[in-house]
Amino acid sequence: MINIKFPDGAERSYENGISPLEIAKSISEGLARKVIVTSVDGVVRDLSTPLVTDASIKLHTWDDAEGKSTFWHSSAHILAEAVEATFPGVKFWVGPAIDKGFYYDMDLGGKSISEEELLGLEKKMAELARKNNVFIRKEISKADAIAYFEEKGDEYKLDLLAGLPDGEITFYTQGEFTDLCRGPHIPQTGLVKAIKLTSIAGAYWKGDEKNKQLTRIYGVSFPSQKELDEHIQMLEEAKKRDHRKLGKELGIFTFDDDVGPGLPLWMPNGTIVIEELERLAKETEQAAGYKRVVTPHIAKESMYLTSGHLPYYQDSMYPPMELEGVKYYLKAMNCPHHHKIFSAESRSYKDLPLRLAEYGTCYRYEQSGELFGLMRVRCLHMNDAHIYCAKEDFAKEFRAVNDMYIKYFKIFGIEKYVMRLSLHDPAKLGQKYINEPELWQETEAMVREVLIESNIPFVEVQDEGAFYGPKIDVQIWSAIGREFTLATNQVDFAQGRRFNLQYTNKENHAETPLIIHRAPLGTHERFIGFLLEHYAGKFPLWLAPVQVKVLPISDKFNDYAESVNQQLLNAGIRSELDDRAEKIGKKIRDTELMKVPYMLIIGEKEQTENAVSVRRQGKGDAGMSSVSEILTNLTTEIRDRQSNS
RNA sequence: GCCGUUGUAGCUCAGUGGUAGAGCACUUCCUUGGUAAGGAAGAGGUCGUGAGUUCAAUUCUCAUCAACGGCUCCA
Repeated sequence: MINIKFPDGAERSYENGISPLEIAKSISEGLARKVIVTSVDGVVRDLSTPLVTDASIKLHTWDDAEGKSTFWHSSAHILAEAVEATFPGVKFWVGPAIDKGFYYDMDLGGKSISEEELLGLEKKMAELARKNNVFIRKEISKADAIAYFEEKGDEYKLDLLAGLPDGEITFYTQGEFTDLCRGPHIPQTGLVKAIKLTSIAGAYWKGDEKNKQLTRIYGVSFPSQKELDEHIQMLEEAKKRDHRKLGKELGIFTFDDDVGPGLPLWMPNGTIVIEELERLAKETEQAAGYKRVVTPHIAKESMYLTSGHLPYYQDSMYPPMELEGVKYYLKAMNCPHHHKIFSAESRSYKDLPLRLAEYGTCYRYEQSGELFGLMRVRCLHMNDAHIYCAKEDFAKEFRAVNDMYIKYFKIFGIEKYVMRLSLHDPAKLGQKYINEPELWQETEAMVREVLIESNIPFVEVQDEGAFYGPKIDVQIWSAIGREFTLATNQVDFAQGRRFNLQYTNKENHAETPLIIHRAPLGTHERFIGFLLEHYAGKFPLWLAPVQVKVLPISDKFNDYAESVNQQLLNAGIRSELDDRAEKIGKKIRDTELMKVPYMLIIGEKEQTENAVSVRRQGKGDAGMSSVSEILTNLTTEIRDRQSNS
């Protein structure tokens, strides 16, 4: 007999060799039907794994992350089975579960799959799932595994095998399909009741653009049709929030073929959001002891050679223009210009920390396929600043920057993000990263310590640092689930020396400052793209392009409405009058669709009482209010940058 | 940049080997209506661009540009 411990602390004894599936059955038939996979002492295993020692187990259903990922991974195997049945001779690479489904990478020998064929595969998968084939696990020697795939002529699996130690190799077979796989899997294919193959794409083998491109099929699957329907519904909701759609509907930005890809034109409504964000940044930075500067959009090649950016960055800079034998580049970053301002005057320790801020315009020649609405563009306005400080002040300054982030995020109600400590990769010193192993370790430790001290949750990621130092990135997700860095806070121990930046310390010696690069509001482009999705287009009052719409019920009240509108304008409120000869219902509808926060409706009653009827966007009638009262309320809400309640 | 898909009016989209249509938006007129669409008339497109096939191309073929879904990359 063995003792099995459950997550709730309960313990039961079972016969030696019992499987977790049988345990599930012993608890209830319902559970046995729902259970997908199990954890044994924290390791995810097949339900058929015999248990031969005392263990803690957790039975995972669809509701657990482990359940979902196993379910999707098994779905990927079913996809492969369908593909192999449809396109004999196909070779497979890997087919993992991902966040929202699964994919399988394959080499179809140059054949491309059409939409109809994708639908055909989906049908075939459903058919295979209905067969309810069991996933059979088999341990196999490396030699036998190699022989199997040599026979099949599958160089991809052979490549995979080359990296695996003998004795840990397993095959999984369901129906006619056998795959090299570590597992675990669902017990049988019949659990998969609903399948949607979502898209088909190219993907480089091993993620390296120098390698051959494989065909990747994405899909998602569910234990019931109802859940698939809900999933599709959710995707449609997400599309409504897409900043590209909202940006067009709300007149925020546009693109034009003659201007160029990745070069957004900010329309009047978008420009208001930009200006409000800049106002917030100016106020915040002024209070935090920053000084504002303005720098040109271009500079000579020599500066980027000095900074060291050119070799790392040239591919993503617009090509240089040459004048009288001198090359000029459009700036892709503001740092070197700011460094030149630092070195324009002799600096003493008394001048430090020196914090130079600029909403800097940068141009980056991103690859055409990388462009994505406002989130990835070629012309960007960065909420940039560089802090030059002595090493002993570093922690304090770095922490102050983090505090500024938190302050901003609170204003915008940003909660769904991940702080990522981005480190270097020692293997890439001298290539992707400045070759200063000790400085890397030292600064990485400093940053980590600041994060821990400030109690900020974060994840550490290798090989994501800037070339001149480690950084903290704030990661967010777009409506359609793509990940972006919203803001960044970087340490730079390299450029100070490259630019020969110096200050005189207390002992009258020259010293090189550490530099902090920071952009808590990222760029206008990405930040506003993010905010559009975050608010679903419903900006809080202080950010809303049009804050108030004055809606007279008929022409008879136009004069009074005009005077109300003028009083709002005089108070600095962005108000507009809708004096069209339309019915009030129509005016309200149009204003609701434009997501204007406040509507002031004016008819006979309001005119007589020198009042307005207030309607909040999305919330309906909020009753009458005197003009002076609504003026005070609006002004306060704007001044305090209140969020939507 | 690579793989795949798409490209018709300001927007959302029908449609066809014989030089184009709807709804919304726009203009004018009628309507003066109390919390999400009042009515009528009108204007608006060389069907992304260039070449080819054809008696004839918006429709078929190729190239190119752009957007979209991914890969790579990134604020």
